[in-house]
Amino acid sequence: MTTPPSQQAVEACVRGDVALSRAFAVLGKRWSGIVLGSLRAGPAGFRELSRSIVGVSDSVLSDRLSELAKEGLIARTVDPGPPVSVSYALTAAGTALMPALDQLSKWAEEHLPPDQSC
Amino acid sequence: MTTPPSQQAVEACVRGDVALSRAFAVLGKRWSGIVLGSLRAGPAGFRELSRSIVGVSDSVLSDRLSELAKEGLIARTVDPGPPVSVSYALTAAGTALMPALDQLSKWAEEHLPPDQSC
DNA sequence: ACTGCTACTTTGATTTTCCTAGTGGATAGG
DNA sequence: CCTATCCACTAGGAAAATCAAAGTAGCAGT
Repeated sequence: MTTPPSQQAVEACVRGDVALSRAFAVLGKRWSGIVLGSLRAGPAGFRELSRSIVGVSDSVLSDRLSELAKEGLIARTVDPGPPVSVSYALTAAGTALMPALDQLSKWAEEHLPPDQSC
Repeated sequence: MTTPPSQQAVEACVRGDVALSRAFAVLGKRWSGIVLGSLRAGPAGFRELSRSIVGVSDSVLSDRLSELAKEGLIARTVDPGPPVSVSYALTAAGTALMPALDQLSKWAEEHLPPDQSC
């Protein structure tokens, strides 16, 4: 094989639902969905996100942010104040995902485990 | 350490949306969403799932199936024919997730990358 | 000068996910 | 009977993702 497509990326054609696979190629990564959800409340800086999303490490947050930006779901804006400040915000595509996230969230409340970590 | 809570499981309290974190504690794992989506078409056996979900390995499929069963999203039914046949189906909680999956799928079609793996 | 802030990147360990191969039972063909 | 194939998994070990902690670099306050 000339160029092994990296089985990670190939989520591929599932019976009945190709689009869903593509959705999960993005949302199936560990923190992506939660990052997007956090951004729903409005734009935020790196440190702010890192603090509000409790269990994530800086390195992974950084990765996710880059990926989501590359996918066009969030936008990275730099304001060189001088006190350089970076802010991340949802793009149109990112915002379009919010209804689905709402539904997910509603489902979790109704059908998910009796869990008391918070 | 007596019982390390396994940082994986602790997705924790995010600003504005705890429920979403719980949803992604399930759906954020690599194949969970797609497995559930495949089951939407109706009950299926292990081999059938393994074939229809293209990139997944038996061992991971087995893991996901067990996890989803433990979470109560799918049910495992064994029919000892003699030709023992196992079938997995969505439970009520699992079925309740379908609308959200539909929305996700619709979103992916409209807003996701120009991708031509299929 | 020194401490603290934001925004990341680097390092090396830990965990998860992956691929390959194998088990045991059953049905099918020769 | 013997081999061959299918089903439903499990086992082993390697590869990738994630983790926590520390480091880099610019700027602000004391």
